[in-house]
Amino acid sequence: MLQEALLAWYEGAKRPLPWRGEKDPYRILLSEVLLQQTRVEQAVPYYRRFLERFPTLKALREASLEEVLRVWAGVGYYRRAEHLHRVSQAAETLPRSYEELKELPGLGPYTAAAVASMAFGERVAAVDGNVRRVLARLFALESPTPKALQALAQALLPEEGDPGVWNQALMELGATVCRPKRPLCPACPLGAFCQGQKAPERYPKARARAKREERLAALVLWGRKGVYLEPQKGRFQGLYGVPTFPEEELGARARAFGVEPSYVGEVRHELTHRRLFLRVYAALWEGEGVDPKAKPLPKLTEKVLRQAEAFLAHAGVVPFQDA
DNA sequence: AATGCGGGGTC
DNA sequence: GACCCAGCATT
Repeated sequence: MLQEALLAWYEGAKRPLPWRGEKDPYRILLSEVLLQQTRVEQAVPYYRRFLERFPTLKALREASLEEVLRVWAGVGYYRRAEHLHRVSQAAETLPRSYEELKELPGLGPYTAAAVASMAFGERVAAVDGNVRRVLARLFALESPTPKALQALAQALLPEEGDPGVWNQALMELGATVCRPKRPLCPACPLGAFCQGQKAPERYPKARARAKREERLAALVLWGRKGVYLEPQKGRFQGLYGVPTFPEEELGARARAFGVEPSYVGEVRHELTHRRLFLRVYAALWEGEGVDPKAKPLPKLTEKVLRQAEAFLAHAGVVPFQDA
């Protein structure tokens, strides 16, 4: 039986993770949101830090969004933090059913199913990228639709036993054995059932994606107590950063701040669908500014600030941190 | 169905 | 470089 083979394998092969066997719905929710498009190894330290600072839904509710983002800073997809914060403020406790969970901000079909099955024992299949790949190979499907995958996964879900454990077992198989590249088919507990084993890398077919270039300028205003930071809109929403804009606007921006900036270098930064290319300018500034360490910053802004700081140090300017 | 949204590991 | 990760919201 396929189900028994997978579960037996899982018991012996599962990686020890901080949220294994967790029953607290809040902690399960946090782990699942952190794991959205994020590798397990990358999520673990943030999971620990987050719980240290916000151990309960109540603690999260009583915090400001900015405090939450300060802990989230660095892991990416910052709307997840905002959604989580909104969830904490929406109700005293989390709803217990898949259908209700799916209505919460930041919870889609996968996360709602994961929480419903792991925290509340609901028999609903959680289909993430791992499960998608496992099922595509198991049934030799090149382009399965989300609907078809959900139906397949639901049909496979055992009628007895812990549905949360089952969902995790399927994902664990995808993460460690049925990997995107070089799957370990000889070690797979489902080998006897798999129709895609002859050419596993054909399933599912990869989707093409474009990566566009974006050229911008960044202006670092170096004040007495820190730098000028503004809340970011759109990209990096909720975090802070130095002003960035198309390079043609540099003159106008500099005039508006009453400074004459120097070019201090360039910064490249890659996002999933964008290649950012920033020319960085810096100037000493009459304003006070704020200490960047006190604000949640995207990695891009950290790079820009390092570039400016290196230039200014070379020019003999004492960084405000040491003032 | 397609696109935007981070950051990082891997080959 | 390209790919992709325990996805979601928006259009």
